[in-house]
Amino acid sequence: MNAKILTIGHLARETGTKVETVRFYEKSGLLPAPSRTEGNYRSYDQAHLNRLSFIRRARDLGFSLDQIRALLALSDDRSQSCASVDTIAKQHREEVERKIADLQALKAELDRVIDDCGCNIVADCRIIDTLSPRQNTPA
Amino acid sequence: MNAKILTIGHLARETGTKVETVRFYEKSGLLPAPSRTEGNYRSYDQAHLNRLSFIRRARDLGFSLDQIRALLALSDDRSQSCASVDTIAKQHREEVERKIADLQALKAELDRVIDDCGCNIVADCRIIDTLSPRQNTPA
DNA sequence: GCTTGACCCTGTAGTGACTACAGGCCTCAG
DNA sequence: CTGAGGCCTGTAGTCACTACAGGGTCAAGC
Repeated sequence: MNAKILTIGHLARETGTKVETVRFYEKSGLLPAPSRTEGNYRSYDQAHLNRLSFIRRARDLGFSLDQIRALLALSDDRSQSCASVDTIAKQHREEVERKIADLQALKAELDRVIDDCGCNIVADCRIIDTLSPRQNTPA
Repeated sequence: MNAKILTIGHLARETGTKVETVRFYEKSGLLPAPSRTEGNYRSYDQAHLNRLSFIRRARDLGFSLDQIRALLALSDDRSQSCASVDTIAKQHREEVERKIADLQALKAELDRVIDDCGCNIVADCRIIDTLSPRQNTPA
């Protein structure tokens, strides 16, 4: 039961992907085009399932499709140095760290703004005030 | 010096926006269309600068353009109840909190994956292994 | 055998928030 | 008066999908 054949719908369900997204990955060159049945249906095997799982996990970890393309190329040539993989992952971690810092600053700002706002009408609203410059009478 | 007239380039520079983005905001109905000079140049005033600053700050705080549209409508009618403003801000804070949690989990995962990888070739690479399912021989 | 409904096919267009470009006009310093 | 830089419009590209239109295929039930 290794050569089990999968339709696009099965593949999608097993990997938590939408059918359209699977086709999109194929068109984007991330997933190799599978063979077709007589009725022109895509017919996938275990290797496709593995590769799609890889893509989905990497996406869950926030890698871009370009980064995944690179990771896939590297993982296809298993004799290559691992340094490039490490570089991609570390770059990505830095991005994630930056985003976390930004969002924490943002949350602090929102906390401040929301706590301050004990008002009833917009004229007194700290949230609007915080976002506004000196005064706020546009046009 | 209140009625100082600004070109789109000045407006953009003062708010850290690209010229194209200013025009995009106008097309999207966020920034009112300014009057024009004889040569058909957009001619902005302080009110436009204020409104654009508002938009940019709200964007920096991660509000979507739709949310900003709502905030602007509210801030234009300063007699309205502040509750709607508060609701938008609180909704947004929840989203931010969710994003931070997600990213922290993601970073933990990346930390784990990257620390494990003390290898030399891709065949032994933990990063690739983590992303791969059982085996990884696509097509 | 025929119908029904779920599934599959292709191709195109839409999302959000810009960004980039092509092809041309305006302005102003030198 | 010329050239550079800024402005104009309109369209198309980005990312990672998602949605749809308009059709073909397949398996089950009657």
